[in-house]
Amino acid sequence: MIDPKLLRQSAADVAANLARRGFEFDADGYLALEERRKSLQVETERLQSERNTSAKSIGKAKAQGEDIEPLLAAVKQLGERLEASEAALQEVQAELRDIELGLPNLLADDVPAGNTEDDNTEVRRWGEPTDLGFEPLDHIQLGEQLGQIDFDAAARISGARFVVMTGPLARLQRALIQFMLDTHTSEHGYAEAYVPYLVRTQALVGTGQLPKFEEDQFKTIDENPFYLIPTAEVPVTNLARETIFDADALPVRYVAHTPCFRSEAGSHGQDTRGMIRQHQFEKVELVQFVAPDASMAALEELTGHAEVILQRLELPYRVVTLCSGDIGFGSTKTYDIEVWLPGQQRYREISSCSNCNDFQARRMQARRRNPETGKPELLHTLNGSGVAVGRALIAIMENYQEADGSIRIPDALAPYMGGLKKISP
RNA sequence: GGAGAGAUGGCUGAGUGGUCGAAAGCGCUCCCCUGCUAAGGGAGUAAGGGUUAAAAGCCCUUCGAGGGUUCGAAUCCCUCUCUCUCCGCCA
Repeated sequence: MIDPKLLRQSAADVAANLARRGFEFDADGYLALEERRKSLQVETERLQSERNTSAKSIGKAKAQGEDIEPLLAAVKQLGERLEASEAALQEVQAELRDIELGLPNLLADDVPAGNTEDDNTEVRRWGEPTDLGFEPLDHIQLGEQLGQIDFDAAARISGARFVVMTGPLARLQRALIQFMLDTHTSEHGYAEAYVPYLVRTQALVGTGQLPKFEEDQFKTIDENPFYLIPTAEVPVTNLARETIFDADALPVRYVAHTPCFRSEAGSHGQDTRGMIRQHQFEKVELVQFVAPDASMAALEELTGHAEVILQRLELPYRVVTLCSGDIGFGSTKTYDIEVWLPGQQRYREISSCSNCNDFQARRMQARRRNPETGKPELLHTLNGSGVAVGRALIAIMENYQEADGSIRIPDALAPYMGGLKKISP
């Protein structure tokens, strides 16, 4: 959520910033509504004050044994006026809140202009696109040749966009998870977190998936429904919900492995084959809570933490800054890490690292105590994949394939594979 | 699933219709005192919001959440959520 005070005072500036995303913010409409809120709130609070004063004097009079009948008569119609005023105020406030919850985050100044992913700007590359010396297969062919990926079986159980893996390949996914968690906890200062995979509405509102992206979520049928988490970002970031961190407690860093569930509404026809885009996939997620002035530096750091994983796995990648039209709803600045996939002969997203500054923190009242003022203030939240496990698995399969269709195990994963050097049919 | 108890500020915990945003203790901050340490004395110490250019001040809201009764609710009623105890079941 954008600071309502800023919306009031600089609605036009906000509109201009959001326009860079291609988002249209009706500043005049908002300000008109805001004017109504102001007069209604002032009036409502005046009436409340009046009620409180008279209630107190009635109490006092009664205690002294005086006749309270005339006092009661005097406040008789106050209740009705107050009730009407409160109801009107509530309605306007709900309307304002709906608008505010629907506004994406303000963009950082250095976010490049653009409309699609083609306009993202490359920041750096690591490694060279793998030259295998033969015609590479993609992970689908490789997996089926190995007999360790079975999309048909998955379809019989659950339909499209699911996968079944067996044998060493299934173990390789587990090895990746372990490797990533170990690296981030032992080298990058993250605490491992185990969190719920089913969450309440408020948690998703906190991180920004709701109310706007309801159709992307899986949800239980219940009058008080659970949502399946689309990313560990949701439960982990909500660890800061309604808390005030001591000044010296930050930064707080969490890493969590969870499955992620996405309905993929609106992505029909995209990546339908293979396990690039699934309803269920594994991800290791990095989350940080930092002081407001520290978040941009933390974004660089966190992105670097994700990069280390790819470097250790010796997977070629590049880092791009997402342009104004491609960046996510809650982010003020995002780096994507794209890994080279020989089967597709191109870079594909394997991690997305975002600085959400106070956007999520405001939605969930995540604060820290300012050491100078002693007062609570919103902290900043960041998240990034460290990294997407399924896609890392694909990247290893395709980059480490041999001419005979077997797959070498990267050295970094050797300790997790029980001595296995290569996966063969 | 059944029965019962409970949810109050950073923590413990009092408060069962009126001057209670809330006793007391702990913790924390500042000051005084004491040669160090320990002890002692005093003051302060919730959050959110509105008004304001901003601050001060003033006002509103909040005692798990939502609704209700009342001139007035932490306190009474209803619903929900969560926690604890016992029984049952269970990985």
